[in-house]
Amino acid sequence: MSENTTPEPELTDAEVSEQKAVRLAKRDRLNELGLEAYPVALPITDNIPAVRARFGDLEADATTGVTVGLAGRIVHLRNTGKLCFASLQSGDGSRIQAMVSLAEVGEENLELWKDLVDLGDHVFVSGEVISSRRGELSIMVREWKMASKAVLPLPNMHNELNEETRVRSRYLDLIVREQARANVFARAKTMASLRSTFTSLDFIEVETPMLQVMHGGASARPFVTHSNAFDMELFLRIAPELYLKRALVGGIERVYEINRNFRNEGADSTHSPEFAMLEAYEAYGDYNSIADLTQKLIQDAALAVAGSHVVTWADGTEFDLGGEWDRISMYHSLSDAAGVQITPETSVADLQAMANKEGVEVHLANHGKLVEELWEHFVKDGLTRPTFVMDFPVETSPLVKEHRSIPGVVEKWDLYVRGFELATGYSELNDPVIQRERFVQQAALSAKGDVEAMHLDEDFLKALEHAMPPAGGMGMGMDRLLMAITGLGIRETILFPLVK
RNA sequence: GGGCCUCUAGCUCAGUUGGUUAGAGCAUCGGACUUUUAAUCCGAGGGUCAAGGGUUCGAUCCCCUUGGGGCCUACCA
Repeated sequence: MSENTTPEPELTDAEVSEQKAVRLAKRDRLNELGLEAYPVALPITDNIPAVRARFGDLEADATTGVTVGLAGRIVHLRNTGKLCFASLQSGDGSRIQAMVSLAEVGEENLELWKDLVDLGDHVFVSGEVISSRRGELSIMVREWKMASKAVLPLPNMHNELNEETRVRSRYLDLIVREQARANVFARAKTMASLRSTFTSLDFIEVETPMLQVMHGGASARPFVTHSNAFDMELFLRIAPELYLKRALVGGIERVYEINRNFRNEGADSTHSPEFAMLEAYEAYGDYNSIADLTQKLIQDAALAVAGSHVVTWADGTEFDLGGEWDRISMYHSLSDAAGVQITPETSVADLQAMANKEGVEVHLANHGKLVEELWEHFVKDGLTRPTFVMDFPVETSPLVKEHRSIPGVVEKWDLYVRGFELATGYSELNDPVIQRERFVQQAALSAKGDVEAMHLDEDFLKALEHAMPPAGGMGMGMDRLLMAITGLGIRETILFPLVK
């Protein structure tokens, strides 16, 4: 530390809460007595879930003759005169009771336990595995050591933390709320399941740049940063798409990436500025084959997390992700719901009139944006089952191949689950000449003030000019996938969401 | 971005139509207790009522500004 650094202001008693001061004093006392407050190693022989699994069905008031040494965080303390009880919790939420009795540990050790051990501490105990008179699986402690002293108190275990504290201090949330731990495991299981499904189908996982010279692959506002080494503006990626397509050109024919995207846009219950995204591309596939793949990925993940295609959401509703999912046409479903025939030939004026009548506002309206907004207005909320909405207008989809038989439409689907867009899939555009035209059209939108329009990416076009195989491609929000399987809000699916 | 609501003890929350000393449960401190399960019983301490400014004899309460959070709304996954 340098001489002219402003010294840390010393905390006076008034600035440390009473509870923290008391615990700091206990920490000091442990060290003074030569009982380390933060020992480097402990003679651990077992863990709580393993002991529970082995002795969980012990009768009340039984002994085993088996001695174990294990550690856990104290989540309840019941000190009586000569026999103290503590509930130790392990990382998976399982608990075991420790009993500290005068007869077993002696007067001095019992007093030290009562004086120095607080709720929230990690402690090590060793002793015989027994069952209390009430039948609680317990360790009759012969020896105990502090494993790590908590100098701040645990929040009380009997009220839920408010949402702000949960998100800001997720570690506390994880300690006191079973569901918070379950969410972490659900996410990990989902990720493992996706990778396992991909591996079984010979897909290769790659990592592509997050810092990009030119952002592309989606319509969104980027975060901008600066490289000192190159003295240039760089963008945090909004999508990996254009790099994964370069991989396709290079012959990596079944490729996927699971990683973070960054979009400088609104944050709410279904949007976070950084979010995990899966993108997958399959050479010689199309939007139908990639829809099959998407359905399988999600159904496998549901099976891994919930043990069934029927998942139960946080609010108790059951939702069936099983079976073959509906595939409906955007134009047909819109026409049916609106009671008017709407086709790729319907004029902007007619669509605009309908939007005005319905009170649907469309920014920088063109045929495609109007159709999509009207579709959301008329059809979206009526979808109760997982549904692929197929065949989008060409204007809003600059990276998609034109439909094989319907003019004015592209081979794109959006997958709707639980009222939100969970994934999107394409028959990928691989004609470099048409791709260049689409970029030029986007550039024109950009010039008109559409901040989300894509930019012309010469380097990507050059890759396409070397011929990308025909391919189906798909993108899916990982946080949303968790939301679809668990029914949680996005801030619950992300372990540490961005907070100000 | 716009609108509405909110911030009180370590945690979760009451409350004050503006008036002496701001409350509860858990937690903490002292005492009792060898089978507790949010242990129980007796006693005690703990607050810049988000921050700053204003109105007032007097503000935690009313007004303004700033900050944090939530809900609705618009845009994006």
